This record gives sequence, C-alpha cells and structure tokens, in this order.
Amino acid sequence: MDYLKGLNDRQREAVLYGEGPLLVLAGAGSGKTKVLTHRIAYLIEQKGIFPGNMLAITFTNKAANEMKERTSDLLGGNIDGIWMGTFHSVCVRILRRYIDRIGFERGFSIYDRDDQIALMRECIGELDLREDDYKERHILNIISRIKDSMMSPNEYIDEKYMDPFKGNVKKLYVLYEEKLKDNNALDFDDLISKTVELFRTNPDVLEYYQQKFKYIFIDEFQDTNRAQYQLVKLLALGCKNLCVVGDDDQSIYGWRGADITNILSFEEDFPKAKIVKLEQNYRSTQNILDVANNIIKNNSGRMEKRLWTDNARGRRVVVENVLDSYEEAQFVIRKIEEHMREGYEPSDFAILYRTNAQSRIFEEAFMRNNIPYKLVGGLKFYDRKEIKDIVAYLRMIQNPVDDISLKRIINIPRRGIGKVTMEKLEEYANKIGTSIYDVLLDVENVPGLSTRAKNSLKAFVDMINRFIAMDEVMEIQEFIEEVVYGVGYIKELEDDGSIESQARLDNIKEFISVAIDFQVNNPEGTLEDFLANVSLLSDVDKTADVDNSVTLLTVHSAKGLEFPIVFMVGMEEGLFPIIRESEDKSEMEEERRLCYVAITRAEELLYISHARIRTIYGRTNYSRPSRFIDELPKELIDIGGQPNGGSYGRIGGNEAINPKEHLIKVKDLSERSVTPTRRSLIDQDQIREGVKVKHAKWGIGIVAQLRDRDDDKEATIIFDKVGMKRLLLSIAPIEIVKGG
DNA sequence: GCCCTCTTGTTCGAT
DNA sequence: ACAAGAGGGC
Repeated sequence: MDYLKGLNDRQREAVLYGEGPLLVLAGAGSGKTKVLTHRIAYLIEQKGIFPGNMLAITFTNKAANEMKERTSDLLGGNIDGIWMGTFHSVCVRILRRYIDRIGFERGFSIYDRDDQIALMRECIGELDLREDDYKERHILNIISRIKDSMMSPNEYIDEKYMDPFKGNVKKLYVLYEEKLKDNNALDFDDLISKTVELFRTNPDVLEYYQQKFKYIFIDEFQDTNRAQYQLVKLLALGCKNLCVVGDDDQSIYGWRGADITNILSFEEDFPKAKIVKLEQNYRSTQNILDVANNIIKNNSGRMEKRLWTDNARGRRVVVENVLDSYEEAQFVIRKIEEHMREGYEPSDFAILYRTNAQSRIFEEAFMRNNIPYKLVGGLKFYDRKEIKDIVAYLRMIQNPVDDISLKRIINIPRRGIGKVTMEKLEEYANKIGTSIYDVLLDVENVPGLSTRAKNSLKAFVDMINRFIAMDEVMEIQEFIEEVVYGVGYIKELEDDGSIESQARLDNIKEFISVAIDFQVNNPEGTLEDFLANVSLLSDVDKTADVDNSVTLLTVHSAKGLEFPIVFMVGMEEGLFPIIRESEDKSEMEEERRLCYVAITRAEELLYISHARIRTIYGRTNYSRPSRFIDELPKELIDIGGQPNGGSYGRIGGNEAINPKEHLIKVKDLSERSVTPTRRSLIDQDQIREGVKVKHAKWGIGIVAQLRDRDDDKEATIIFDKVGMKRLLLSIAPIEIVKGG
C-alpha cells in the first residue's frame, strides 16, 4: 500500500513526520482528514504501532467513525483497538472505569441541559435567590465557563470578591456541585474537568493512560477549551507524540469556552513542535476561495496563511436580494430545481443558516415542492417526553440516588404519588441527608405520610428494586422492553388509544430499535454504555443518512462538511452577524470566522441571500444586508433580486414596520401562494379511514380518524413527513392518491 | 390532583 | 410565533 500516493509535499511531510509534537495548520478544504488517516495508517503499518496505543479525538462521533473506516480501508484490516471519539465520549470511557477514585460511583448519571436546569432551580430556591438576575440558564452558563477554564469556586471569587452577584454565583456553584455529587451525576463540563481531576489526584491512573496512548491526535484543535487542552497536555506528557490539527480561522466555539490561544500557544507549550501548514485547497473553485479570503482578511491576529487552489475559477458567487423569508425559500427552491435539471442531485445542496429558527420555512417549502431534505439538529427524538421518561427510568435503575430522574418518573404513569407526598419525602431526605431512594427503602420512618401514600411508595420502590436485579442478568433491549411494559407505560398509552398515544408508542418502539442497533454494534455494551451513548450524540450524529436529500443545517453544524452547491440564507445585519447587547470586537471576529466557515463549505457554487424584511420573535422588521456582503469583492459576485426594492436605504436601520403596512404585504403574499387549481375540492365521501391522501403542504399521508365537527368533517391524518395533523375536509387542500 | 388559561421567555451557536 | 411554566379554578 502506497500511503504517499496523491499527497502533496506538505501533506506528505505531515504524514511521515517522526516522533514528537506536531501542529498541522490545515486551511479549509486542504485535506486534513486525508493527512490524519494516512498518518495513522502509516504509523500502524510502517512503524508497527499497535492500534490500541492510539487515541484520536474528533468533533463528532460520526467523524470518528468515518476516520476509522477510511483508515481501515487504507490498511485493508481491522483497527478496532484504536480509541476514536469525542472528548466527551473518551472521558466517559475513562471515568466509567476509575471515577470511584474521586468519590463518585461508576454508575453515574450524565445530566443534560434540562436536568441541569432542574437541579439549578433547587439551588436557587434553597438560597432564596428567585429574582430576575438569577435565571437558571444564565447561572448555568456562567458556571459552565468557570468549569471550562478550570477555575475552582475560590479562584472565581478571589478575583471579584467585591461583587455581590458573583458572590451569589459562587454560592450557587458550590451548592450545585454538592447536589451533583449527592445525585452521583456529572454534567457535560464535568466529563472533562473530572477526568482532569482524576488524573491530577491519581498519578497511577494517569500513568496507565500515558503508557497506553503512545500517539495522540486531536482534530479541530482550534475549538478545544482550556479544560480539554489540560487533559491533552496531561496525556501527552509521557510520549509527546501529540498531533493536533486545526485552523484558527475556523474557531467558532468561543461562546462555549473554546480558547483560540490554545492553538497560538502550542509552540510555547511544546517548544520543539514541528509545524506544517496545509495551504492548498482541493475543495472549492478559485472564485469561492477568493471570496472567502476577502472576508477573513478583515480579522486581526490571525496566523499567517495563504490558501490557494489549482481548481478552475468557476461560476461567480450570487448575492440575491429578496423581500422576505418566504421569497427567500422560493428563490432557493427555484435554483435547486434549475440545477437539478442540469444534473445535480438533491444531496449536492445544503442550506446554511445562522439560527435553527430559520429552518422551518425551508422545510415547508421543500415539502410543498416534493424535494427530499434532511434537517440536522431539528430532530428532537431524544427530547420527546416519552423518551426522556424512559431514559429517566433507566438512569434511576442504574443510579438510584439520582433524585432528578426519580422525581421525573415517580408518578409516571400515575401512581397516586402527588406533590404533597413528594414534599414530605424531600424534606425528610434533606433532614437526614440521603437520597430520596434511600428514604423510600424505609418509608415507614417518614413522618406525616398516609397509609395510602406509603403503599404506593412501597410498590414503586419494590418495582425499582426488581429492575435493579434484572439489569444484572438481561440484555439491554430485553431489559428496556421489560421496563416499559413493567412500569405500565405501554399499558397507559394503549388504554388511552388516542392518535397521540399511538405516536408515543411508535417512538418507544423506535427507541427500542436504537437499543438493538447499539447491542449489535457493542456486544459487550452495558446499560451504562448505552445511556452514555444516548446522551453524547451530537446533532450531526443523530441525523439519519437519508438517501439523496438536501441538507438543512446551521453553520456551526456544517463545520467539517462540504457540498457542491451551498445556499447561505438570512445574510442580514442583526441575524448574521447576529445582534448582541455588547458589541465586542472579538465577538464580531467570531461571526466573521463563522461566515468564512460557511463560504468554504461550498465546492462549486455559492448563493448568498438577504431579505428586506424579516420576522423574528413574531416581530417584523426592515433589515439591511449583512456587513459581510459589503466585504465581498464586487468583481467576483453577481447581484440578483431587486437591489433597490426595499426601503432600508431610506430608513437605514432595522426598524419596526407599521403593522398595517405589513399586513397588506402578507396578504399579497398569501394570495400569490395559493394555487388556484387547488380550489376544486375533493369528493368528501371518498375520504375514509385508511385512505391515502396528498396535502399541498405536508405531502403524503394516511387518514387515521374521521369524525363530525359542526357541519363539517374533521380528519386526523398521519403524514409521512410531518406526523399527525387535524384538518377540516371542507377547506383542506388535499387530494386522494390513487393506487394507495 | 388535574385541567385550563395566561404569562413568559425564547433562538445564537451545542457536547 | 410558539412552547413551556405558573397560577387559578374545579
């Protein structure tokens, strides 16, 4: 196998570099994944390094899997021993083994945002801080930054000891940490910081992993935070065979603690580090690259880098001025249809936006036009109530002291354990300083409970104990089924019989099939592993590989991906760059890097659109084009739409629109959007349960229920793409699909 | 204990 | 615009 075939000089240098620290500054589209996979393959085959001695940290699990596949393709062999994953998944793997060394139990729970909020709400309540300044999310964000930067509560307050707000944040932080420990739970930030703590306090454990990981690779290094870098430095201390790959121009996670100085100070931390710059771009046309370079050059404090390409100049970048988001979606659809006639496939396109809220109107447009699409980050499968409930049961079984999970499910399905009973339980648990579960084990001691409440509680805790025993001997999928039937969840939904309950049952089935998949892929996997896996998937990981469809995603999610044709939408001041209270220079530079990331996703064609009016939070405002549009070189772009169609020139700012004026415009639009032929209504008698219909907006669906409603008939229809909807037959724009 | 209505915040990005 | 939480009535 020739690992050097098709590599340029710089790439080859990085692949063949021997021992010691290596920093690869890889510009967008410069083939960094190729370098990583070839280097790993080279080390395994030529240098005889055992895959089990390698650790590769990537940004998503999906990227890790791809890297694994590509590497094993190169070697024509199995490299399963290699540790590849995200920072979080790698840390969980280490903590599952050794966390008892720092006072937690191995079955610890991983708390997501909602769990954190529930816990913080308790903290705020206990400290009597229910004021506007102490919102759960806000405090959690501050604490998250403190943890990212590896500060203890004392270090945080020492700097700012005069500030009463910060004093209270410190108190909340301390209490929050205490409660996490009481619940035997870790939040996302803890997964990193507790691993660092484990290594610092247990030299033997650190030494074990230092010995194990003789070669370490970190992808997207510019997006690591301080805690992550500490972790990497500790691990690499032994061998110093640390290879980091990154691009300071693509640092877009400053808001969650990513520290761009990590990449800038790598040379200081590792004085003998070799630095290789990859500057040849293989992805984009000359035009796209020139546009990207013109944007990013407006930032200061960058590392010297000059991206170039041998690719053709290509078509010009199109900047389109549209009236509003509705027209913007129409524009995108029209262009996609045009290009598909040229031979492009749906999977060749991506729509990139700044905020997830922008996705909806595009989804509707794609459905209406029957173009297949997939939404990254919008699929809230794991956020559904029924899934969270089941996960809470599983967590509680695995980690009975997890009060947050217990409180979530103790009365689901209803068992007559109400608010008053819970208050008594919690009060008693607080008094004797144990978990609610421990109190339940000896429920007779709790003062003030009725016999009925005690009986319900006993039945509950007996059931949980049965599950704890079963978990020891059962396969995951079998066990989950045992739980969902055993707790009466399925029965309650079945008895209810509504369409909503049916949808929930389907979701539970889907969850069970996720468990089956997991079991197939991880024959040795335990319930803990499964739960960690469920918690740590990124949105990109969760998005199913729908065949040949347009991708809709945020710019952040698009990092690391590429598409032949890219639409950047909503390029307006206040939206991209997004408006902030404090307009800080470094924040504006991060917005610009984000813009650079978006542009460099495009291989062949790039469309940039901005609307003259935009509705955000239900408010409609005039908007100006993004300043980034002004930064585009005029000679490389084509301007489309109606350059002077809006009045933003006169108003000059994003000002609120006279509501009446806007109503008129909306009315005009809606009239335009109705297809006159749809007015001929269907023969209502033909609509029966089980009939297949097609809706103008939501596509294909099956009639599930039909009932009289006033003088009309209301049909409940399950659509393939949007799920259940209730429609009045007299006005619904549906038609019967023949042969269905 | 449950259901309904009203209020509130939310969406900037995500493990 | 919309969802989730709070609060009041039953």
